[in-house]
Amino acid sequence: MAGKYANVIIDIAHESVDHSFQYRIPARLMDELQTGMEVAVPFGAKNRSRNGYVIEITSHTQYDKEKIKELYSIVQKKMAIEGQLIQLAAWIRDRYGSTMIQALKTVLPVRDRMRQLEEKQYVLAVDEERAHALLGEYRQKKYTAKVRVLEELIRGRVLSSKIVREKLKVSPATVDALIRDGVMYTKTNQLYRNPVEEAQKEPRYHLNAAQQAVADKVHHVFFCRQKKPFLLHGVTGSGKTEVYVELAALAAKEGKSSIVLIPEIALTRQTVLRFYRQFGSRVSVLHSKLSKGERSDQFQRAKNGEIDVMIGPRSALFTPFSNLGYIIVDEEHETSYKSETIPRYHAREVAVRRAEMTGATVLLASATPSVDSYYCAMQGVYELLEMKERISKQGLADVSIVDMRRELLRGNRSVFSRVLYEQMQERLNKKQQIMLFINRRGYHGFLSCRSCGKAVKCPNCDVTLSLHNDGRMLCHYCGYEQPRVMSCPACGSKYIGGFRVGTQQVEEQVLKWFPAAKVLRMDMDTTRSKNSSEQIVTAFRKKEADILIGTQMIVKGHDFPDVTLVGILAADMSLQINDFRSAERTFQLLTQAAGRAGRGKEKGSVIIQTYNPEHYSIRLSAKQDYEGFYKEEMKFRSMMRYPPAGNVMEILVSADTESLAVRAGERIAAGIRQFCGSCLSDGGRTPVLIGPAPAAISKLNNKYRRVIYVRHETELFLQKCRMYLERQTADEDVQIQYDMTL
DNA sequence: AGCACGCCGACT
DNA sequence: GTCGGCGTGCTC
Repeated sequence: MAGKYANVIIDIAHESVDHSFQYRIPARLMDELQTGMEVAVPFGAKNRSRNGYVIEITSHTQYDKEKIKELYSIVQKKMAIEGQLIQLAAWIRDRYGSTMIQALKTVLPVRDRMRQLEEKQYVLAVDEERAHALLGEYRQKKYTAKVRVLEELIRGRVLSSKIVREKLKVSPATVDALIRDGVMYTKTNQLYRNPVEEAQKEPRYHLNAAQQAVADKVHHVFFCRQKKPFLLHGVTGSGKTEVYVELAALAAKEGKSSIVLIPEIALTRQTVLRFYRQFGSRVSVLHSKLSKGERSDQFQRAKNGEIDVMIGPRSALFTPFSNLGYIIVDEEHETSYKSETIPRYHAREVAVRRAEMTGATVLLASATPSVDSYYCAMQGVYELLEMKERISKQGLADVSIVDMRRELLRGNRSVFSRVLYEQMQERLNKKQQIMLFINRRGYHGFLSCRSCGKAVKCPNCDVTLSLHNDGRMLCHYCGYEQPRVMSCPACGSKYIGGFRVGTQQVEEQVLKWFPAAKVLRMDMDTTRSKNSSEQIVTAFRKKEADILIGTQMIVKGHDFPDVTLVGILAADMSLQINDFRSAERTFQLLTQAAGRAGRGKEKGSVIIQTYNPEHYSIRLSAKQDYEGFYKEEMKFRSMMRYPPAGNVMEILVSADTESLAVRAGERIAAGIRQFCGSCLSDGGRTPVLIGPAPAAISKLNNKYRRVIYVRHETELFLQKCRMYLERQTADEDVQIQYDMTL
């Protein structure tokens, strides 16, 4: 079983990751050698010894066996940080299905732009007179490359090596010659750019009893090698960020660094400032607006031990800290922690894995934990911690549910219910602020009844049927299909249709009904340019507007003390997505949105408008009853064997023609049945195969797409099944993507 | 990064 | 022809 060949990348710092070299493993090192270790190998014509990292150990090779050399030795048995990250990449490859290269590219920082920063500059080493004399000489001898360099050098005295390489197209050979001739010398200077501006350091914030209790409990196990991840369930406004700051500070005191993961949309200046006040320049932030070079600067600083805390979205998980203390995942239920590109890893799982490998402590935290994490806590895999009180002692807002079906019966066809209209009027009179939240998740392509609130569902799968342009209604889980209905199958009403409410329409309505109100709108259209979302948020906080209208993005992390009314329009929209997590998403969104109200001195109120007032996710979010919701939701998940009660693997097949995709789908389904047949004897637990069926987006970029779902009790089964299929299916005309974490 | 190889102009 | 600068591509 043990492989005979080691794939090695030579010098990660300079080499691009997709080029690895194979070496034969000498018998004496066979048992010792592991993925991630640093090795010395013969390289190049003269077999000069070079160091590299083993990224993979295999038993076969495509390369000419005659030309494969034997590796010299293991340089370091103890894993350097690169080694740890390579091991993590190997785990990601096995867990989620991708090539080692793809996994490595997500784990190792890209270095190309980094180079030019720490790269050499060339400085003119002779006086002007001599330089001109040399220039004449070179011109005469037609040393064209040297002439180009010298001309530039005379003009500016210094020249970056990037310009020499890329603009002047001069090879290293010429550069060496110029240096040898004493015309110029090299200078290397490293510049780091710190993306966080200087802020005033402030004395440590004092934690309240609940916060202190959580911090103590977590930090108590800090030095234990094996420990459970913690799940912190803390209501909105309970002050979780202060706990993170405290923990990171405690870790720093022990010389350990921490990673704080934050969903991109919640990465606001306020959050960063709280860390900045504690850690000053020893904190760093990654965000989407950083260039590749700036990113890798920050990783370099982390590696050099210059920072204690790295804050950022899921990619911050791969910060090369060699002395990791905490990995904190804020808003752990957020969907942005799931990567949408291969490898489709989930940051929550990778965080737990990296912590296991390095002895770090994981803290997952949310006001509305994911059902998956809460399930782990209930099973005793995670340790549950709670903070049930808001810091302000204000108490949670009053939440009322408005049944929009009754509004319709009474002839109110506007987007506002009468209660919401009245309350808005009242707050405007009192000069208090209002937020209107439009739930736009999954507004597309389903039919729902405006009389009874029911959406048209699949009889087999309990998910909403998607409406296609050709008038068919399809289930993307099992392939069930029926023609479009013209009246509601549940109550017979003709008021049935696709539902669309946009922020723009709401803005128009607000201006129509409240012409005096100052309104800000925050959605994809108004936040396209840089910093515009920050500007809108700041303007609203400064009370430059009375009403803020927006989608998901207004509910995350922002703290507006003067908001006393939150209106949630079309609360059930996200219930209708054809996804088994739709109830969970709805509960989370509503609870988070409701949490925005009454964070200042005044008690807040929240109005939820819905066509499904009796649905448990809406009813229980109004009561802010997480445990109640969890119990209801787990009943559904257990019954349907959806995660976390079971495991699902999604296989997406895409090809240029429909018939190609269909055939590939059938081939894979056959492969799965074959695999299942071969291991049915081992436990008796039967896997379930669903599909192949057209994917939710059945044609994308001119590729036809089909999906297959495989369900089984254990993750391991699905992983083995995937590996079996990966070996079976090698077809260049068909792309196959696996998703292990639905 | 460092070496080999092949191309091309200058000079003998 | 030959020499040396110059650019390119490869290293398991």
